[in-house]
Amino acid sequence: MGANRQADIALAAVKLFEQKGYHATSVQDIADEVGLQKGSLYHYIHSKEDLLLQIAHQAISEFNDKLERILASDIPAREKLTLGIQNHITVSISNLQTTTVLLREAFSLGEHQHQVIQDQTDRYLDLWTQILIEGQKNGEFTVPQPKLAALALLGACNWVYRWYKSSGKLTAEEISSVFSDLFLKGLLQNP
Amino acid sequence: MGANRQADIALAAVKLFEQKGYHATSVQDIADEVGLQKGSLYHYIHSKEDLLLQIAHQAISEFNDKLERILASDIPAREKLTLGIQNHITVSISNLQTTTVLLREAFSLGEHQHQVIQDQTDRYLDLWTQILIEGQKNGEFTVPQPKLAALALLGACNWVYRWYKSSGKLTAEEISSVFSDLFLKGLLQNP
Amino acid sequence: MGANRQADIALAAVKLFEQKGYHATSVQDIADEVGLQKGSLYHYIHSKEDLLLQIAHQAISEFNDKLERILASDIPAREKLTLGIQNHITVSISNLQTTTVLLREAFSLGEHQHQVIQDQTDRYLDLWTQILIEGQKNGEFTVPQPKLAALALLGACNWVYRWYKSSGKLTAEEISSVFSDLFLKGLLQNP
Amino acid sequence: MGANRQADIALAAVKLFEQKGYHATSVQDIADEVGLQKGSLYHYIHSKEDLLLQIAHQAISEFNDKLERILASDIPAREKLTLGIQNHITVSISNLQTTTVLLREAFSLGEHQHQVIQDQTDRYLDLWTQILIEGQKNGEFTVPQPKLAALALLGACNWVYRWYKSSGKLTAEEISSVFSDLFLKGLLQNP
DNA sequence: CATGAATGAGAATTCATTCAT
DNA sequence: TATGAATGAATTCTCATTCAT
Repeated sequence: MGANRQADIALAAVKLFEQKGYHATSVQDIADEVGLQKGSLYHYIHSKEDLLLQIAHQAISEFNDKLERILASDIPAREKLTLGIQNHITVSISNLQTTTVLLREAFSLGEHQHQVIQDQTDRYLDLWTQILIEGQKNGEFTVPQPKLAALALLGACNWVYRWYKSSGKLTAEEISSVFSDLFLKGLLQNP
Repeated sequence: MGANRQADIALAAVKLFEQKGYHATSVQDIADEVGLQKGSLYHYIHSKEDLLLQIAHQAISEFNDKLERILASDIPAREKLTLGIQNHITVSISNLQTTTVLLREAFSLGEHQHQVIQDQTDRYLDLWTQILIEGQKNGEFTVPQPKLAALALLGACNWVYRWYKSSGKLTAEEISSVFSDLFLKGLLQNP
Repeated sequence: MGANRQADIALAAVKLFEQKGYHATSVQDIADEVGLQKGSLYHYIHSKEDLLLQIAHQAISEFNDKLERILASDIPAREKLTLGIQNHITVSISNLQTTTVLLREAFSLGEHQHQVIQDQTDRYLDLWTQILIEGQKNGEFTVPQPKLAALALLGACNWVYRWYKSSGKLTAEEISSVFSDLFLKGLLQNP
Repeated sequence: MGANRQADIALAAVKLFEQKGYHATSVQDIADEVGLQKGSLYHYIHSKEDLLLQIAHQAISEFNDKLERILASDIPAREKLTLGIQNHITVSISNLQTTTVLLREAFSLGEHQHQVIQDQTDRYLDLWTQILIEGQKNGEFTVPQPKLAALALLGACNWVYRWYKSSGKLTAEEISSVFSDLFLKGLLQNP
């Protein structure tokens, strides 16, 4: 494709890892996709596993960076939550393949490499928890167990890659709006 | 261990698939765990993939069966939702390894086999959606997009296997209670 | 060849390692020689390196065992030396391929594995040194630096694999006799 | 380092071949050591194998040249032997890496290239044999099989690279002196 | 039922060498 | 002279599965 081989390889890997899974994708597959010999790939990557690590790292970093900025902004917790959900869904959907690889394939990393991603994932949960605690402290939210609530929220959002089909008609905005309403107001008609 | 080889093998496989992942688990590993030779395993299983399929099938079936009974019962939708969440969390946690294999490893199945599980998974989503629609129809719930809400709920619940540690002090009841409250009443103090 | 595959494989490996060297011999070569598929070899060996280790281990063990018995026997040091040389040359020549692999290829082992062989090699030097010290103590020998003399003797004997051709007419006895005379009496006509 | 790239490369190769062995040393390793890119090396060398050949050739040449001069000199055979040993040990120890590569790695050369070194090695043996024959003829030595004795002597001397540690306290003189005495007078107290 | 030998395809990775720039 | 991208062949090792005994 482009002249930037490093990027081409990452793109090819993301595509194949998402389609077939990390284990079912051979280095040969990636080389074929990018139009190189198997051996030539190793000018650009350390190993197949490292390639996965880079992809996962880049993916989780984007989530973390954006949520950090939202957390730091000077707006009500309620708005941080809405923005945070919107951000998560938007990023998930616009980078659907990368997000899928992050959430589905990172487990295939070796113990040490997996921990690198795990640490960043833990950080993401932590940011969400802080938003909820903030809302609790200033009286916006009622949330007796902020970490558990954050896990519920994160679960709902991280599940999106499993069912979202780009061919469908749902936009990130629609999904975010429904999710925000659900988590803010709950299902009950008259609570 | 027991005399029921078929079951022993499934148990060993569940344990190993959960610990190391399906691809990283060799047939030799399973044979070692169960105290048999590699070749002898094939008196009990068709293939490694079939073993995974059986495990996943059994796992999703339990979820479906129990939720179907809850849906059919003669109680308010609100209670169905609470029971459904409680059931899901309880089953997830008491069969944590099996649930993990279902949710994390089923993707490693071949296309055809994977569809078998996918169909049952779709059914589970459908049951949840019906509960929400029921609550909407009888005025208990306000839920403009029941399927989207069901996906949020399911995501939150299916994420549990990713963070629950049996060593932790949280019981299934505590988690279910927090989740139910969250999905019923939302986070806002004064909606 | 025979029905003992383990032994056949070791024999094939010795033959090829001697002919082409350890690095130039591929696992495929060994499989071909023994009439097996590449993958089938791994029922019998842990790794190519382990195969080399086994061969080297067996080789040095024979040298050590026999020299230990000579050292322990109740005969003059002079005779121990003569017998020791005879033993070394005889073993070297009758197992010429194995001895070659031991002395030429063991360096190709990884650090840890190489140390295993090195330890046994050091032991062999130690045994020779003891023989010389014994002769020194009881007045048979004049040997101011026994360890250095042992190294000279060992060098001379360990060099044999480099020049001995089985097609030649020299017997182990002839060589041993010349070597013994040389080390006992020296070259000088009238010392 | 220096401006003489050709020499720098040879030095780097000697160092690495000695440390890791010829096969375990990659062209990349040599390039790294000398501070060049892999491809750039090929402006200075024909091939990795050729590099080894040059090193081995230079090494054996020094042994041959010096021993030839000793053989040609007008001194008793006994003195030629002493000087020859001293020369060999001194050269071995002061060029320990090069000598190690010559004696341990030359076998990795292809058949044709290896023969080039073999021929020079044979010549070296021949020179030693002539010294012994000379001593035999003029009555200085008693040496019924001069070639066999030369092989013993050569073996003892060529073994030095295997055990000499520069950190040790032994000088080339000490070793040479012990070796000369041993080969001239033998071990026996009263022959 | 159980074994374990055998298969054969396929995996990731290394590496000496070439060559256009 | 120096680079570094590219090659393509080779290498060790793994593994699910089969089958004769």
